[in-house]
Amino acid sequence: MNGVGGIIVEVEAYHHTDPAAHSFRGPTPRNMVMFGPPGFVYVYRSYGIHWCVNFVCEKEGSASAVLIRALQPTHGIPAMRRRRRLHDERSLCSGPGKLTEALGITDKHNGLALDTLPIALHARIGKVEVATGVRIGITKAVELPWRYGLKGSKFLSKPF
DNA sequence: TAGGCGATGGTCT
DNA sequence: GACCATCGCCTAC
Repeated sequence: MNGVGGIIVEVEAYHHTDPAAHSFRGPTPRNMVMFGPPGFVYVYRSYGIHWCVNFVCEKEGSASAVLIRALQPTHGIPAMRRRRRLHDERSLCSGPGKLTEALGITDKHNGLALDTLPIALHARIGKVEVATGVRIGITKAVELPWRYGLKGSKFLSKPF
């Protein structure tokens, strides 16, 4: 992402059969991207203040997506610090609204493909241990254990 | 360290 | 007009 970025350490899954998902009630102008093919970026405004970013998954029409919740910063840390007005590296990207601010993601990135500049997504090298848990900040389907994170990471939005 | 709460505006009913 | 896939600050312990 324009020279800034990191390792994804925390995500949450959403699906059109899931009452907590934006796609649950069918397509609207806002969630349209979720109903398209996988490999695209869905950005929405959260609480009127923050941007949150999802990657559309599975097959076209399943309207499923993965919310990116936390990053371990690796590239462009000074630029991210400037955007976040922060000195603390740990809280730079430790939340969905924080990471979009640090990376400079806004609604203008909505609908972009994951392999189209300024966005690049790479496969992880090597094996990792994944922790699972219930999702954060939702009021529906709260019991589904669809939160996934890098076990023991110091850059999570919350411990598992 | 944990919990309460205000800010703030798009989206949907 | 109500609802939020949040954040950061402020208390209280």
